[in-house]
Amino acid sequence: MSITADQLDHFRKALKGEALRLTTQRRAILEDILESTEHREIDDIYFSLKSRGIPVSRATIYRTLDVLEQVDFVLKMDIGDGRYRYENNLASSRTGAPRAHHDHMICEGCGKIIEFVDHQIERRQEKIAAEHNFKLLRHSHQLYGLCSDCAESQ
Amino acid sequence: MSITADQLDHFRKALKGEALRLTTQRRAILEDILESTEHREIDDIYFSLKSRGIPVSRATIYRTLDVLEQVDFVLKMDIGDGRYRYENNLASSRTGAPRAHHDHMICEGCGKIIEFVDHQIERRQEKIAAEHNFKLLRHSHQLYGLCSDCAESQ
DNA sequence: TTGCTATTGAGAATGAGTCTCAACAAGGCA
DNA sequence: TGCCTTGTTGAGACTCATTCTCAATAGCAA
Repeated sequence: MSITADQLDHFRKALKGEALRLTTQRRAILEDILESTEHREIDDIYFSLKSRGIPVSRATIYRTLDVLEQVDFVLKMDIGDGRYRYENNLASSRTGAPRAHHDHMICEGCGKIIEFVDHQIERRQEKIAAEHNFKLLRHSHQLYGLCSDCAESQ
Repeated sequence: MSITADQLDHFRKALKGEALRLTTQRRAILEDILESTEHREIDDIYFSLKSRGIPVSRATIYRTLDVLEQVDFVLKMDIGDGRYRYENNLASSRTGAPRAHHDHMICEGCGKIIEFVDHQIERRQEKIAAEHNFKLLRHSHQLYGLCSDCAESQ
């Protein structure tokens, strides 16, 4: 399974809008991200590309992920262990629309990351911000603990 | 205003429980934390002690804050900018009981940190975790945006 | 195909936090 | 009070993810 023509076209346009070029590396990094549903770190992507025979450096991966984040193709997340994770943010190759917002549960046993959405929490956040005349721009919300597998094997 | 006898005694006992010694540096760092209601970073504490003529190194501040966190005297928080913040976690010098749990709003204009508590969100978190058979141990929840002052001056 | 200029990669730099180890000091005990 | 054991400190080396530098390379428009 590989990147679709729609996705590539979407990317090309996004790049063009900022006078950026579509390079072999940028295309390969996009493919690698889009082909996965994981929350991946730099070295996952680095070794994946290397094993596919694509010449790339970590510097380029960092730079490209910044670009991909800017154009909403990927989400960059900080789970607090000193390394960022990146995830595919395209819900549909057709429209190129970003996925619905979600937050994460992180298993401290096995590292598994589980996504969750809760509209009630989202609404409360907005209410709290409004009560403090705080202009809410974004938020970070993570639940840490043990997933069912890891909790059992304790 | 300085540390109370109660607080010092509480600290001495906590240290003794782990066969740790009460040193000039540890006492000074505790005082510095307890005298402030701020969310402070290492260098705030480092320069504060230096200006009070107390000989201390950053290594000692890191080590002492780890100890203070272990015994629940301080909270260590990660606001995602690469530097930890530390805050006084003692609600009362008398009982030594930790403060009530709270989360934070962070102004990206001036850096101000505003605390908030929301029981509804706390309950929802527990419910979400339970629905996934996830054993919730802790969480991290931050709202980023602009405080009333900064939102105005835009 | 050429030329302009964005991009890449290797490796140096950064910076918060941790580690090492010799010198020092807390505090229990005589 | 002085001694002795052992925990603690400080200077600076180290770690490690990420960013920066700059010369070589490669999009891409004409």
